[in-house]
Amino acid sequence: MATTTAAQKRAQARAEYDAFLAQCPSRKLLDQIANKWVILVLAALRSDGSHQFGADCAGEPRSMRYSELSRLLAGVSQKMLTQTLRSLERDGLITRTVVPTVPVTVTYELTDLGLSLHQSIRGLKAWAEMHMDDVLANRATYDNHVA
Amino acid sequence: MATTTAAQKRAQARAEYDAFLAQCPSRKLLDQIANKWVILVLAALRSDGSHQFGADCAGEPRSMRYSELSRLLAGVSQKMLTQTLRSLERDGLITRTVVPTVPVTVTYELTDLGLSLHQSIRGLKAWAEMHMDDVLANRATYDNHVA
DNA sequence: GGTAGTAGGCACCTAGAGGTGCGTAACGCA
DNA sequence: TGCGTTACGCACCTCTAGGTGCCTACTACC
Repeated sequence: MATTTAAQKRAQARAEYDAFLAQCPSRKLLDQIANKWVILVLAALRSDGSHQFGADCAGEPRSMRYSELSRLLAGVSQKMLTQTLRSLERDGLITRTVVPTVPVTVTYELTDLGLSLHQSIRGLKAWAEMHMDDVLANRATYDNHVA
Repeated sequence: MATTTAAQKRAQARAEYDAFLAQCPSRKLLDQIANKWVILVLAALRSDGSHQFGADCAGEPRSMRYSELSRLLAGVSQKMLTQTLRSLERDGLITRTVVPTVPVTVTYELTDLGLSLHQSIRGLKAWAEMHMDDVLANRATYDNHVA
């Protein structure tokens, strides 16, 4: 049939939209920071070593060793830490430095780019700390109303 | 043995850290906006109907119908659109209004809370548009160097 | 000699996000 | 009479992010 059905047109539009999304810079960034550990690593590298995710404001950028990060982000598996660090290094957000001591020592450090990203993310963090209580309250009343 | 091994201590720390993460407001927010369609819906409800994800700056908040959203976000499945809208409604970020016309009409609209969140997110978007080229360049040279 | 640390690589496995497809009930349109 | 629309619900299926466990060499401590 020469007449394109509505369904066909929709499929077409969907394909185009997916392609658009795939090369959208905002989407790419989002995919990256949505990874469970990227933000934690960023925050850790910027922190003073405190365990609090929320306490990353005071310290200045700091270089950290692999094992140090592993202890600080106590929940991370070795695999995921390595993977996350590699990914961040690839994107130029952190630098990796190998020091050939007796047991090799590797330190990671935020680049300026990584630092600026972290600044932007802190905007979101601020929103979360200000409004998340409201959100949770809404969620509770909604659930109550339904149940 | 009464002596807790290092491995046990690590497991303990991991459990605590996971518990901490689970109730961290920033993390909760992140989990929400990491969902593939939430930000798109937010942007759509704020936009003037343009197809460009990046062109959501001009318009003012606007109410939209289910089918309208479905067409605008051409890639979304009906299931995911419904799910996303429910989730946003639950969190008080959008409102759902049912108009009992002949085929029921449902409109969605941003709340002030949703609007403020979108503002914060636009900070990230700005970063992406400014720096994503650098990131991609870094990525390319990194891949080149390795391969 | 047994246990711990340093910085990972490799392979397997699971849980959950997200996609596909089908059905609804009432109506319009050709 | 048969397809299209409106706004979903439900069941099944896939794909992959992330977790777990086991391996490396070399060293240091007890």
